[in-house]
Amino acid sequence: MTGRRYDPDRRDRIIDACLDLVADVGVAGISHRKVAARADVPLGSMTYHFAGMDELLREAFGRFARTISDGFEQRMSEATDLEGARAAVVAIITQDLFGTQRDLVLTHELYTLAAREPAYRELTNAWMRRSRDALERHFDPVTARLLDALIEGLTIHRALDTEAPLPGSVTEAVRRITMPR
Amino acid sequence: MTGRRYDPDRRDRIIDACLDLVADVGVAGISHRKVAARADVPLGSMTYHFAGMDELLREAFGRFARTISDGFEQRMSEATDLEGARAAVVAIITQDLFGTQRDLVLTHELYTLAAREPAYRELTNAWMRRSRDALERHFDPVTARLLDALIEGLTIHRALDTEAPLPGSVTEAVRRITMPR
DNA sequence: GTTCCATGGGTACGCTCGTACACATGGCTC
DNA sequence: GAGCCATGTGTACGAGCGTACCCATGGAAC
Repeated sequence: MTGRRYDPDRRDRIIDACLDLVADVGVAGISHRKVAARADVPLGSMTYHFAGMDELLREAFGRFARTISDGFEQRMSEATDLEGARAAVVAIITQDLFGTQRDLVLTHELYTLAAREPAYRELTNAWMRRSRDALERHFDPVTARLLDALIEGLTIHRALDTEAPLPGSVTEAVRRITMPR
Repeated sequence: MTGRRYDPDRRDRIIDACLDLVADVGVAGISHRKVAARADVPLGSMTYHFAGMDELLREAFGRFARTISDGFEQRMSEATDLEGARAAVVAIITQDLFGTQRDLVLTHELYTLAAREPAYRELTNAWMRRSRDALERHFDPVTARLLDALIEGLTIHRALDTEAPLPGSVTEAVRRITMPR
């Protein structure tokens, strides 16, 4: 019974450590050794639990995407009327959902992988499908898609833009996109 | 006069090779040796022309961002009236500007770097500023920002979504965002 | 034509990497 | 309680890496 023997959460801790490390140094900067050190497991555990870095990354980003879309779904499901749904979207864009720099960085890392490799695109597709389904509880399909794209774009600009956003512009954007004809 | 001696375009060729390689294998997959091989220069030329991988990447992505925003600016400047400007935006989103998978991949790689490191954020900021300036020749500042974000989001979704886009949805989005009140 | 030096070219060193593999441990089955 | 085997642990190896460094080359300055 020496400390770490029989450690059922080990796989999970490795995945968490991997996400933390990717957030810190990027996919470009990770290695089995660094993840092992951060998760406080021996190097051998890496290849025992995961066939390779790719398998580990896919699981890690799968967990990440699920976490984010869970939050999205919950916020949208709390809205009871059109005005509430609009407010929820504004809140998601301006602060609530991607509250941390970490989440924004991880999102971009995932998109970058998805842009190149179909295996990761499955993750982003599932994420997008869930977002759209949540939006379609309140908006027609075309509006839901456009809102989803708008959220995407405004979130990215909020992350990368150093200039202050024009006040009220997010609310205005949601108003225009969801404006009944 | 042995072949390669005095090769004034060498620096440029290295930068081009770097962009090609990043498009192929990602920032995570590059190395001095691989870039040198693709540019057909000896390994020593890498450290001679660039202080390190970071300097090379910054120059490469600087060139890439400038190329894309040049195209954006030109397309927007060709429009002479509101309808033309709207059509230009639709064209930029649906096919023209990010015509190749290569450009989309490189864009995401740049965003990922920018999300983490301020040096790269300067590049994306300059790019965004130019886009907005071009849009402000035809639209008011708030509309220009929202259009810019919409372009961003729809472009990403076009890149990552495997489901076919709803027909006419891009035109509809631009119409709603630019609709005069 | 001599000198100088920016540029090109090759190589060796020390490091980190992923992976393989041999051995240890201890819960579970019987 | 004996044996099995899933899991944990440590180490060694070969490959690829960035970098430093030395020599070669040949246009420019004078």
